[in-house]
Amino acid sequence: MPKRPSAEAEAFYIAVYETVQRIPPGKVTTYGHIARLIDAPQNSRQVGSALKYLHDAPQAVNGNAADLNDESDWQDFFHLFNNETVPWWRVISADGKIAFRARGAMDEQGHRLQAEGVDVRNDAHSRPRIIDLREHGWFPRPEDEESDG
DNA sequence: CTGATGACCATAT
DNA sequence: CATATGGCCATCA
Repeated sequence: MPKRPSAEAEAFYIAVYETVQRIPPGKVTTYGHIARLIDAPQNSRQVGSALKYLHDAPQAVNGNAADLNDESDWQDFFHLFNNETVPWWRVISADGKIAFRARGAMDEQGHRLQAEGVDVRNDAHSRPRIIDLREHGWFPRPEDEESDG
């Protein structure tokens, strides 16, 4: 069970997750791009930390939440954001390679991308196309956009 | 508090 | 193209 982050860090994580959720299937972007979108251009590494956090999250939280006694908010957190609801596999390094080098994780990310038609061989032969969420109108969220003028 | 670490990035060689 | 280096900043021992 991962330790609950500070309120400030949690807000950052949520911003990362909600932004990553706007990457369409079959498309990929980078850690740095996500960081810039959420107005934290210096925190690309922390974007990776946020995604790693999903990996540490309890997968069975939807079924058994016995361990989560008096922290219902904490349960809701992983109920909303987990390995299946946040497409972490669509985030790669700026050089077009998979950055997740933990045991087996690289293969899993490759498989998930392959299933969406993205070819990532982790070499220069076929670099996936990195998209900019803003250019495609996928960010910011229309509902969050302010209109002061 | 200090020092080490990490799913990063840009630049240099 | 691959490796090395400096910078970055939150997290952890």
